[in-house]
Amino acid sequence: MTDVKTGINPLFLREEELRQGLELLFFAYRDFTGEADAILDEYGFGRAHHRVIYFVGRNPGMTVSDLLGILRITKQSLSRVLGQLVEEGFITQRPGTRDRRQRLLELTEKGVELERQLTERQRARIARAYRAAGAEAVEGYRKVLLGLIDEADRARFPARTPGRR
Amino acid sequence: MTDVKTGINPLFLREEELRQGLELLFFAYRDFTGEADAILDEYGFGRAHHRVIYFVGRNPGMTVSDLLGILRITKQSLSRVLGQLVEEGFITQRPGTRDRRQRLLELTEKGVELERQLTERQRARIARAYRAAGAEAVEGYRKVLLGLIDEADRARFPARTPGRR
DNA sequence: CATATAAGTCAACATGACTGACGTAAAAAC
DNA sequence: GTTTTTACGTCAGTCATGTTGACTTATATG
Repeated sequence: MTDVKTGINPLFLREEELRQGLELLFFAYRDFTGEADAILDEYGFGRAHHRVIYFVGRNPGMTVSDLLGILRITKQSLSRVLGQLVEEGFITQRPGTRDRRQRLLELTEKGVELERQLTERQRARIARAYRAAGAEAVEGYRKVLLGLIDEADRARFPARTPGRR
Repeated sequence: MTDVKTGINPLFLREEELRQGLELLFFAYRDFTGEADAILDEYGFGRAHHRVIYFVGRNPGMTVSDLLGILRITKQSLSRVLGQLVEEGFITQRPGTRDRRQRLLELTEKGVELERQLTERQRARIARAYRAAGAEAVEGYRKVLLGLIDEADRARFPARTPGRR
């Protein structure tokens, strides 16, 4: 009952393992987000700006509502950050064609450049970890993180191989 | 060059996969940290308190410096939160025996109870994800996250099975 | 036309981070 | 045994990012 280690552990849900799983997430996120801070500082931006730049770059033409849904913050919070980015020419807004109330968001060239610069090192960090761990481990990483995400948001991540395994 | 999906992908370091790895981490962390907020609110505490409670519970007798090193915040920031927790009887401080300048931190019974309550749901979330993904995936999750963490902090996580896989 | 929705704005406030300066007690170095 | 360093704490001020609540404008939809 006290100690078990037989290769791949059948009792792998013990307290200690869960805590380790928790801490891995904490430390990885801490180090991961710290990666772009130096560059952000140069522009007088913070992590909130980074998140906006990232997701707009990822989903060009997304609406403000979409973005609010992803970030899970209030529109007042977003407005400050988004307003700055628009004003300083990193993001453009244009009215939606189907629904002209919407403001579709897109990165400008300047925005694309900043996004690239910011995410570059984060991507490198992921790439390094992926390479070191191997393809099979990456598959496991995906599965577990997907399971940690609220069901509603899992749809954002397409299944890798349609059918099996 | 445009699309590859042949089971386990040899070109698994492409842009798209890296971005997905990044986003998984973002969403998982977002949903994970949101889990305890309701309980924290009842006590008038925030996430900073949670982190302190968690790590003190995890490392009883740790010093203030240790805690600062883990959280990577300034002592002024920590002081406010830690001060509250001490004052309200969740954490005790006692001078170190070897070095009497140190204040060794420990949870009180009340603190242990709060910690349990706070982390309970997070652990349940991890357990659920682990169970759904399977033992092998958990191993992969560990490997990748460990690779994401700054080398200096990897030592916090003991190797699972001493020798080989 | 009435109502709902997408987006924005103004104001006030809370949390949790930061820098910089200074203080105290104990340990370590010389 | 005096000096210096270390561990911890504190005061004061600032900033980034989140919150609530109330209100506006333009457009879509019943």
